[in-house]
Amino acid sequence: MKVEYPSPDSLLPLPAATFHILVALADRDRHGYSIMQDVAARTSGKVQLSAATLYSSIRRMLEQGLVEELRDSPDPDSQDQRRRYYGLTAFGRKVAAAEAQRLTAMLSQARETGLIPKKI
Amino acid sequence: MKVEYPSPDSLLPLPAATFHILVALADRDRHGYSIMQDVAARTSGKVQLSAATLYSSIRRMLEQGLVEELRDSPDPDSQDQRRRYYGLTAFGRKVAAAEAQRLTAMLSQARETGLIPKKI
DNA sequence: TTGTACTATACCCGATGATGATATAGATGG
DNA sequence: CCATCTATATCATCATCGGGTATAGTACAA
Repeated sequence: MKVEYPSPDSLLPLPAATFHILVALADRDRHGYSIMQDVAARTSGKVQLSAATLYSSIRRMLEQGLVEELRDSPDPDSQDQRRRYYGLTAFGRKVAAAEAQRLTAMLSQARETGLIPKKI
Repeated sequence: MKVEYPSPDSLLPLPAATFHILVALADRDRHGYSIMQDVAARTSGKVQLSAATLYSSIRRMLEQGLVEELRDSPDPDSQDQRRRYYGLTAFGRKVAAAEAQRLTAMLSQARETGLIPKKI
């Protein structure tokens, strides 16, 4: 069944937590708790998603079609029946690219005005 | 009088509107309406700050010490008594630099995972 | 001098997003 | 069998954001 998606731009700017979750799911599918750990690891502990932020973000992202829940566990060894795995959709990747574009433009303007050093 | 400021990091992530306002004030002091126009121009009309967002953001930024209201108009020619001019504080520049650092790190992680193209 | 279009600041209110606290329960290991 | 970690989930509350609206000074020309 063909589903209509809105323009990726209409979802911008993305909430910060949403972008972090997209990055965490980029290289492989993960369950919720693993996303939380991955974001913390990638940011050297600077970003600690609370459970409330994580699961309310995931719910919204499911509704928006940015991520999807996987039917089969990608890790058959795991005995943990509680885990629910999520993966990026093609639309999710498009939106991430659009948000990256927006952030890049914002940073480049900040550099032009001299607000931040040219080299970071 | 010496005023204590919190660590710039404690204000992160900045609301998107706040960062745009910091950029608009980077090269010169501006009054509210001029900030609105500058942000729209810089973003090719993509970001249109509503009056509500603009003035509630400015109020918060004044309280946080990111911007300050200028006593004297930097434009003595202007006959418009309604205009209120704002300028960046040193602390505002520090916070902008910290936010830029955060955004840059987020983008670099997104590139590492292959979520977005290396070259944007 | 009147009107009307534009500039400028300001606030109310509803929608959305972020987060601390809390709840529930399976997994793990001594 | 008990403590601790893992894992998902919701609630209540606060912050952010923007549409709509109000108010009023400015500019300009009919």
